[in-house]
Amino acid sequence: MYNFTKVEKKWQKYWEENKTFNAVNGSEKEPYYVLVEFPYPSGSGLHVGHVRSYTAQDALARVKRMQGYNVLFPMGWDAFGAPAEQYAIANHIHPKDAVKENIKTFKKQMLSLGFSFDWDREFSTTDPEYYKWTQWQFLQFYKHGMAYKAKTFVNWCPKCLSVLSNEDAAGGVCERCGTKVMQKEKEQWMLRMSDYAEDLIKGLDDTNFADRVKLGQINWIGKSIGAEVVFKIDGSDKEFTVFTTRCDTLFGATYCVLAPEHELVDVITTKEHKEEVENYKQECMLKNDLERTELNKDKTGVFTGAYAINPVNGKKIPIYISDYVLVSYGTGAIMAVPAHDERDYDFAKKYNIPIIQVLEEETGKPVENEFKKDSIVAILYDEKNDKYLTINWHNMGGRLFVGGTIKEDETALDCAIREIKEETGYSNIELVMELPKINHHYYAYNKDKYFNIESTGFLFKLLDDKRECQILDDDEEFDVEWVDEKTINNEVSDALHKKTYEYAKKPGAMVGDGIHINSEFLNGLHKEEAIDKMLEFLEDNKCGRKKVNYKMRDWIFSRQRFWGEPIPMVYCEKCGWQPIPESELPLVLPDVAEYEPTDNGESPLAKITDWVNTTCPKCGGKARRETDTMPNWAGSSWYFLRYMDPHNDKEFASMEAMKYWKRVDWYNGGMEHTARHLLYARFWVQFLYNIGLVPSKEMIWTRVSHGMVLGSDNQKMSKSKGNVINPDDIVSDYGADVLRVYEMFMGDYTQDAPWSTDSLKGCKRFIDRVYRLKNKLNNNEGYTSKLEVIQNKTIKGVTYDLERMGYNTYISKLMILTNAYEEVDSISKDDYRLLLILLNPVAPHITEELNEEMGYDLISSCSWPVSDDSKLVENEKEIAVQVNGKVRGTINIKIGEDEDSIKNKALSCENVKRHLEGLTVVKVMVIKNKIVTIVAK
RNA sequence: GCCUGAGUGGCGGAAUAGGUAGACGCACAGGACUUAAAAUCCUGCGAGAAUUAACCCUCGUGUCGGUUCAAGUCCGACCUUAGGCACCA
Repeated sequence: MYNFTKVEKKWQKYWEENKTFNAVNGSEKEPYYVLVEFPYPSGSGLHVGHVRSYTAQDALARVKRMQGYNVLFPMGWDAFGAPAEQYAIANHIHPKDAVKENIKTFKKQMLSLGFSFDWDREFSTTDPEYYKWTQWQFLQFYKHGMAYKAKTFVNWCPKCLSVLSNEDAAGGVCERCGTKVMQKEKEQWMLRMSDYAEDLIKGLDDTNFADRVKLGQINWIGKSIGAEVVFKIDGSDKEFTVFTTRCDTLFGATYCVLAPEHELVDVITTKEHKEEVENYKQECMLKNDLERTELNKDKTGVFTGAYAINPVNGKKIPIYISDYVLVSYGTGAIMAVPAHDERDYDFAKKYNIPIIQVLEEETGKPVENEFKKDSIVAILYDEKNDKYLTINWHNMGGRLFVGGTIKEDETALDCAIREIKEETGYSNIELVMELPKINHHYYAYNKDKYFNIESTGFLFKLLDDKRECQILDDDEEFDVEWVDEKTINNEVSDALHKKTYEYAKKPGAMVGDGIHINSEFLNGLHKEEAIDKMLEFLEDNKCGRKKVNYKMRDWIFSRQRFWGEPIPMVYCEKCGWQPIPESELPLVLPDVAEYEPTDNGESPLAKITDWVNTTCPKCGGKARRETDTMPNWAGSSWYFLRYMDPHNDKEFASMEAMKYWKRVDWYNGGMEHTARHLLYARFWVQFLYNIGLVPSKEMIWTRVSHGMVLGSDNQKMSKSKGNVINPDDIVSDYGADVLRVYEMFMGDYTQDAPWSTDSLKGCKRFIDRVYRLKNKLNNNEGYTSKLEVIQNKTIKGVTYDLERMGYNTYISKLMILTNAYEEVDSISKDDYRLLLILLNPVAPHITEELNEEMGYDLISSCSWPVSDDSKLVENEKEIAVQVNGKVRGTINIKIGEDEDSIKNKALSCENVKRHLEGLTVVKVMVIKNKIVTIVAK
């Protein structure tokens, strides 16, 4: 066929030498910034997954250039981080050198794939010229009070003497040695990211991120609007505050819980409970976070002996401590409402604490002039046969459980027992449990009245099947039937009975909306109204107020590692923490001989006394440098700004450059980064904006995320599974163009897709077919008229596809165009060139080569075709004819043909006539240019 | 447990606004070319019943219900699966 290796090398060299794809700052053209996450240059080289997202963004960049934009499409390296450090420890190679090697490999691989990066803007986060500005920005955080030191707990492996990330401590054991992970207190640098919680939510309105990306961030920030409520302690002048999102359920609070670490615990615990409380606290301290959260399905806790006073009704309720309440969230204390909170329900059940229902679920639809009454629904279960007792009313109401109205002087339970006996004759039964009350609206056919009932549900167990005579009213005609679960699910349709059954099957808290009961001034209100009213009450009585809480906490910015940006701070005994002068930046990472952390978990930098010991910038006295380094996220939080002005040695980027490029128009990366990385980056930018250093508060416009390339076994690629595909092998066996086309064609770009070498071969065939078309060239000018409709359709379709990341359909449309070219006798050069231009974004080498062979100017400097819509107007169309919803034939119509004529055509269609035999046509509808549908009886 | 996706032939996947489900590709089968193979080209290809054949008919987009003249698409409940988060009061 052709020597793809030679052709690809030729064009790659051409692009490199001519700097074809370099962006120009300040150009007259409209700017367009295409960004793809820069890789971590690992030792294993480029992954076929990288190829997928880089090709996608490359295609976008190439199209935008042809559409006349000044496109910025940069690439660089996110090279600080743990893997390089691990590698250094194992092999005694300086991470700097290992990273340099890896970058070389990565770059070579990227060049071999023909990506149109502007290589003049390349940098690595590990370059001192780059991290100088990362450090400088940290100093701005510090100077604006946004960076502070605080004690936090870290995962600590006592054997490796090392701090572990949550990832490395998964399952509560050290990933490397299997030792149980401990919690160790450590002073760390923090950034006040929680101050930006609200702005980070609001800012999303000024972005075009995919909805699921926005949602992911909103969930991470975890805003909840609630109330703080103050509880006084019985017989003491002490009080504590709880945070709740459900202050409307305050009347249902039957106990309170303090986190074991809560400062009040020691103060309020009574003598009798001291020992128990102390033991429990000790127990909790031993557990790490993971155990306290993950493994704690079964709730534990102890009573302190103290009571709190519920501010709404003055009731005394016990105070417990339990580790299901976290000291770090809210106020570290909660009011517990077991009827309406799952966790509280579990705890109350275990410790036999009363459960008070204050909300009734509402079923049915309320209407005016309803009659009120109280009633029951009783479910009788026969354990032996695993069946439930139902009453089949047939046409008079379908299948129901036993139900009835409570008489005067009768309890709900008595009523249930009586109704079962009267209606079904069973009397030897035992109560299993009473179910939550339900507020139900319905219409009674036999009485022609609307009712609003408060229904109490009961679950009974059948003891033996002894049956007495039923006592029935005259109008009661039904069958008593024992049925299984499946029948109930399919046949019991009444909302009240269905809900009652649900409660019986899954006992637990009712957490949804409903109508308040047992709540004095809230009775009859729904959740939202009740929350407002309760807030009013709390504020009027000075025992609470509205309060917003966020899950998102401050950013822990220290890492006890060597391979990261040194934090530019020194500690002086006299002056405390001091920033180093900006003129001393970059604070260069020194060379060390050993990369292992110290025995007490400090970064290896702590061992370099020459470097650590310094002078205080304020008083000139003895001082020590911070030996922790920054997290990997630091360098990647602003790299997209640096690309706008990568060689600036006066600023991290000039305002002029940033104002020209405005923003990242299109950012692509992995789904796993859409929450954290993007939030850190947005926080960073918002901070810089607030101190006047960047032109806008949000600098990233569209964010999409790509799916993974899985192994052919549908599993993640990994060495151990032996399913890894090396892009180098594919490039040398099939060529970069084929690999690029295949990765775009393999499936929906946002979804994971498995590798298939067979499909890859199919794409090779496609490229070969495109190549062979050159043998069909004729000497005609312009487009072949027979092809014009499909050509314009294709231009329109692929342009649309590329704008919405529909790469797989983009390729398929070009395959269809190629098929059409193959079907005609010969094609013109213009026909051929059109196909080459349209295919160029994904297969740039072969298309550029074939285009050159025909003697045309470079595709990279031509403009993207625009469809001539006038060529798309069809005058005839085949549409379907439906009879009663089923397609029974097709007819040809003229565009704009009048309805009557179309109707006649449809009705005279042979097969349609056959299907209308013996039926009367009720209606014939013509849906313009789409379908004719006939309804007949 | 919660959040977010996804579920369509043997496989990857199409179906822009509810309007002829299965585009495009792979695999497979038959045929042409060839001494032969590869490559290439042609034909077929959701399941089923029936038929010389064509038309045609029934079923069919995870399951069960609903809305509609019409549902892969909208609504409700559920199942399976992938990813994220972990008792967030």
